[in-house]
Amino acid sequence: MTGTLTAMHTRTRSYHHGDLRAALLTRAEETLREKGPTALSLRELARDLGVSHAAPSRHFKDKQALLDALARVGFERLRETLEASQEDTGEAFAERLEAMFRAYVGFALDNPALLELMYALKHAPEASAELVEATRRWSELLERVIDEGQRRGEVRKGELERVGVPIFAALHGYAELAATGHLPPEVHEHGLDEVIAFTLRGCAPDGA
Amino acid sequence: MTGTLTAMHTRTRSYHHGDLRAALLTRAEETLREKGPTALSLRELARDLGVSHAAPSRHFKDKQALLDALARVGFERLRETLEASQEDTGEAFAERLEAMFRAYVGFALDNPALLELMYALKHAPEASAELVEATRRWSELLERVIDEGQRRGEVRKGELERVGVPIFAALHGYAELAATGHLPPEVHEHGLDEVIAFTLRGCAPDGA
DNA sequence: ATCGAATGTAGGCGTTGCCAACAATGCTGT
DNA sequence: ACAGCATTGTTGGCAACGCCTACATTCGAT
Repeated sequence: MTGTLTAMHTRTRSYHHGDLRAALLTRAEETLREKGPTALSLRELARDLGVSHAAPSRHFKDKQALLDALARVGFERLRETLEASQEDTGEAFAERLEAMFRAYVGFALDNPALLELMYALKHAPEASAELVEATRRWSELLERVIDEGQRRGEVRKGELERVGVPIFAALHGYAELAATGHLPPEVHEHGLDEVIAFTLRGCAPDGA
Repeated sequence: MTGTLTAMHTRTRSYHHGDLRAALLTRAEETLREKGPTALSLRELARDLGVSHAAPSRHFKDKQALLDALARVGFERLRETLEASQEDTGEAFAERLEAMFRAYVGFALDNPALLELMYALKHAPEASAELVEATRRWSELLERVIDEGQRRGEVRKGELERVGVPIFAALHGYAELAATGHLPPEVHEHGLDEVIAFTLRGCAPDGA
């Protein structure tokens, strides 16, 4: 009986997987991308990775816990993407803002299901706190850009949080609408350009 | 046996329910609001309404079909809300826009789970088309306001769709962020005011 | 009044999430 | 080196779920 079992997977995989937790997250993201969050099943995940159906529970107490962790990964990747967007750009506010907008929307279009999961509302309470913190971590990047823009006199004065919220809203709103397919196709061409120009007007200093 | 069954629900409910479809949608919305979309179960819905577990299948071929229908209901209600918001308001663009923004955000805060469902991406393909159509139906209201604003010279010129997209984005983005709890608490007080002012600046005519 | 369509019921199938009991492995202190 | 313990994985079971098929009741058109 043990013989047939070991024969089943000729893989050089011992009793312990090595890094099942990471493997679960990776595979979960693939499934999420391909078949949506409803289709995501812990047991299927386990089958795909060649472990037993209860193995995932050693790393995520819950299905929701795995989704929460997945959302965290998403925010971390988003932050990296946004950070990278600022590296090869000029110093002008308009340039920095545009780079960040394009990066955010690019991320949304590349990972629509993940984005939906990140901003879903049914996370576990304690994971929710972590996710708000994750949001704060990436929005700091945007706030840094705004703050610098204010210092350069290219952005109207005002508390960082209050100036930032409308920008945040326009950015996230367009990304979400584009990613979920709620924009008519003819918009995709220049829609983002319009949003960027609109945003720049919205936060330009008074006398400009 | 039949005796105990009839005794179980003393309700004056004959073999046929009357309007099970509507009852399912109503109850589903309650459950959605209270326990989230994952917790929504066709069988539990049937139990709540005192019908057999397979009865819902006569009205919705699928669980997804019910969710799709629920999203449609949501869009219809949103449209009514927005339409009503324009009735007791002045003619100035700023006034009309503000009324619509407050109505949309109010709807989002009152029905966060429903809003999430409405803009979710895993709808059935043919329901998806219907939902895009539903989106178009309510966004026409916004476009009407914009068009009137343009005629009054209070909104910059430009194709309706292109001027509308950034406004749509800012509006939906703020509503979603507020509804999903992704805004720091101190923002809720005046955040929407800021977004409205920002939006008005963003679509003001050039020479203003 | 009859017959077909619409609506609801009863039961079964495979899958799922979760739990408890058990097994193999890795680690740590002596 | 190795005993003991925590970690990680396995097996089996349970209740609930979505969906399917077959059957029952009711409604409505003719």
